[in-house]
Amino acid sequence: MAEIPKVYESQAIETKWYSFWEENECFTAKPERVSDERPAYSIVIPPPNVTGKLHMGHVLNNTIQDILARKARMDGKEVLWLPGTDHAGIATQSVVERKLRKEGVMKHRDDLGREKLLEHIWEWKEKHGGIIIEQLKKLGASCDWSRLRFTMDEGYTKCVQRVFVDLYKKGHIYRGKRMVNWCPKSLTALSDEEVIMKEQNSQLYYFKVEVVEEPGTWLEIATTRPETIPGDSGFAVNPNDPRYAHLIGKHAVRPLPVENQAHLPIVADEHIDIEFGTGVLKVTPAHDKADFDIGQRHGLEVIDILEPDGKMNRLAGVELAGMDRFEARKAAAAKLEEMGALTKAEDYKNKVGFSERADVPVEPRLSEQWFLKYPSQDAARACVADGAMKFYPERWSKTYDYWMGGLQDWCISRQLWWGHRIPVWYRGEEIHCDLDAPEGEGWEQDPDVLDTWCSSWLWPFATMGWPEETETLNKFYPTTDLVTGPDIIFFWVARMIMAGYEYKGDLPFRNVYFTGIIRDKKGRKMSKSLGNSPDPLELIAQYGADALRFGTMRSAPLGLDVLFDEKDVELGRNFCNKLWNACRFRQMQGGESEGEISTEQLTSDDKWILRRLGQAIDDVTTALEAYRFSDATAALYRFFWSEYCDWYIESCKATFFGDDETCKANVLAVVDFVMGNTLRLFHPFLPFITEELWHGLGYSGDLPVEQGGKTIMTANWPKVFDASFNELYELDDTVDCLVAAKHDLVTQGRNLRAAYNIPFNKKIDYMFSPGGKSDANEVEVLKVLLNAESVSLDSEVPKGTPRVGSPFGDLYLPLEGLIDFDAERKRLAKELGKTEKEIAKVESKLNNPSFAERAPAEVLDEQRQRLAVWQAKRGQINEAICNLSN
RNA sequence: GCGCGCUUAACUCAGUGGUAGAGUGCUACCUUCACACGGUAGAAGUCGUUGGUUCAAAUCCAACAGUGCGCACCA
Repeated sequence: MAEIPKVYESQAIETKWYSFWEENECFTAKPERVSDERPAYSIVIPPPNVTGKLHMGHVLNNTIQDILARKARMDGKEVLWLPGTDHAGIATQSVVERKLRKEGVMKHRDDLGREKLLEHIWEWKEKHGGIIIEQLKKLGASCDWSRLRFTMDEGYTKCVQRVFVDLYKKGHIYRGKRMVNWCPKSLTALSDEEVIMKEQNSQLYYFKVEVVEEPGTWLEIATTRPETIPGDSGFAVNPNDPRYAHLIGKHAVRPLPVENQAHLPIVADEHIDIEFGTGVLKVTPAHDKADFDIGQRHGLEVIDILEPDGKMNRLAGVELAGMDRFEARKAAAAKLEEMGALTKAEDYKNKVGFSERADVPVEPRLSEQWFLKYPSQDAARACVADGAMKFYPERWSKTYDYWMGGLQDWCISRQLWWGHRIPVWYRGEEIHCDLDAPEGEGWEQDPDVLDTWCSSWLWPFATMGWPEETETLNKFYPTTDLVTGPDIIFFWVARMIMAGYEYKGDLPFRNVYFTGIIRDKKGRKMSKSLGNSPDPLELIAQYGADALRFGTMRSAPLGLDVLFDEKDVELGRNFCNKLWNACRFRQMQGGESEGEISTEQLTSDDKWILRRLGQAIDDVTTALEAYRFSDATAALYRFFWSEYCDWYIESCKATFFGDDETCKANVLAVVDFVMGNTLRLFHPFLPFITEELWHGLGYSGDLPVEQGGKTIMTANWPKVFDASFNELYELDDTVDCLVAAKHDLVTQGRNLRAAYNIPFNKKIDYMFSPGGKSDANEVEVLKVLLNAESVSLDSEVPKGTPRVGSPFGDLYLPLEGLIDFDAERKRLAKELGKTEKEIAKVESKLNNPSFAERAPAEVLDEQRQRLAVWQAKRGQINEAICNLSN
């Protein structure tokens, strides 16, 4: 391997290895390889919108999936990570329509017509649809690209139609005239889930109407929508409201439109809240869901006063007709005031439903649409409740259950062109629902398309070749994990579960991991308008994909939103650089290590780092099994930086800078063993740099292909050390204690140096008196760790020499007759204070009789030991103080 | 209104009953032969508030406060 440069340069390395992986088909899933020994692992990507560009949410989501997939490969599983994109009905059609309007190609979609517009959208899709896929590759995503799917692929479209026809024939799909959420901007119906309730600062208008049968008696009514008065067809009060009981059955005069002041019935309905406003409701069946229901109950007329685009029609009266609904609201209020009917108007906060995509208030509107009564509800609800499917974090299962318990029929038709056309044909009164157009003349296909989610809910099996019984389906369905955001738990997750049961008779995935939502560091949602959404590709270019992945994972704990800060990516970059340089250091110590690790040659530090490695393997493996990615990165960070680099490499220098070649070779063997394992532990998180180093350090060289000989991707995931391994290398907790004591002593020794303001680069002499047996190597290690000129063992220690101690031994800092007695006294006094405090704490506990009586023996023991340790320390400090004064 | 979260160092978060932790940031010192994208040391916390259970509470329970999200809504 060529000499490794000082700073890790990510770009060239990332490109190189990604092509290598693709060329060698490292991501390709082969169902025929699945066996008892080689179980299947599968995951389907939440298909990003085909219009999409990579954002931080994708980074979070796909990094997690990639980690899971890469880890599964290293576990020896046959992995399918199935990628694809979503046609995203409204979103895509509006993007392309906007572009066409901007280019002057059309003003309105009708200018082009269905066929031409679809041609434009397809053209646009072919041109831009691959962008996000290329971006995912930059991130390192190990999807099986040979299986890339699109929700409007020919085969996929067939699946969607087949399901429609099937559900229609089973009676789950029906057509009806219902109140739906209508988007006046997109000019289409929406599902309830596509409506976002937003709080608005509105006005509550109070106006009065005269009772026909009792002239001079007036009813006062509160409304936020005076413009809908022309659409009123009744007034409603609560039957138990004594104020109005005598008026029920009578009539009142509708004030607008002025040319048509109809007499409307006053009806009694339980729905009316006596407390709200005046207790009288104006009933507008055409423009409010609740009012529609009231109207139905009392046989009230439905008067539609709005055009589809939200403008008032002629039924609204001459004065309002043609106005936009918001303009009309003001005009209607002004008219009421002019008539003297407006009694007051007050500021009022209410919640209004907005169209998710177009971000305008939706209109409840009576219209003929297709609806779906969800199939397989019970099985879908039960599988989460009984634990067959697991949600991470678990609490989302409650949200899911709640929603599943109150399912409303799903409005699935959309008045759009981009999407799956509804497979229904009409001829007069005849209706034909099937995959193909019926024979004969005069049939017209339903003009509407299906809600986008009508195709995505089939994703887990439609992407695998359903309805054919493909090898892929047999081996990879149900999928193992799904990784997605909790914001689409109803839109997508719940519906996939129902579809899975209905069409595969089984759940679509076993585990669902819900990511947090990515926010900026101030906790705000990322959005284009705030400009707080960084471009992941720029971050990759600047810091590297591994850095972005690591930084994101490190700050994304399970169950919490992610506060993204570019600092995290910088930290990831620094971490990669540290890893790079640790390997560079290894390389500088000479060629490949030969032979096995020799037990006799192992130093305490060697054993210690092996113990720590064992712990790290355990920690990372456990964290990944529990989908705790931030814990896994934290464990890796701690092990590699704080333990391996800060302590082990430093202590190795005692050997590397010495001249015992046998020792050196053995330490190199340990280093290679540890690094080989470390790189593998890192690989799912940092795929690029680990692959480069795996080859650079020659670890791939002597391994069979299936164990990492060709790529670290197929190297075995490190196993937690078993008993025979621990026995062979004499790994047990005595070594932990010994080295912990050593490190403690070193830290105290460095502290002494700092306390006496001796710069770290100045080599000084320490004296050491071992606490137990100690060999030359240990002393040499102390010397390196303390950056000492010498560590002498047998010198006479002058009186008052600053001293620190741990079970490893005592360490003195001789100051060549220049002992600053005052400074040392001060330092010792401070130490003594701390110690006294601890002793007091433990003593008070132990002196409490109920504690002594009731606490378990091991807790008592522990406390007694603590006391003893602190008391010993106090003794030493006191002795030192004594020495100073003599 | 109902439900679900969160509240621990300046910041972001770990911490399921027994010694308050990490990373970042901060302060001081250091270009020492892997790394200044680095090293060493240090300072820094009434664990939201109040009560309760317990020998012992950041941890369990209750109430409250603040904050975020979801669902349902009163026009």
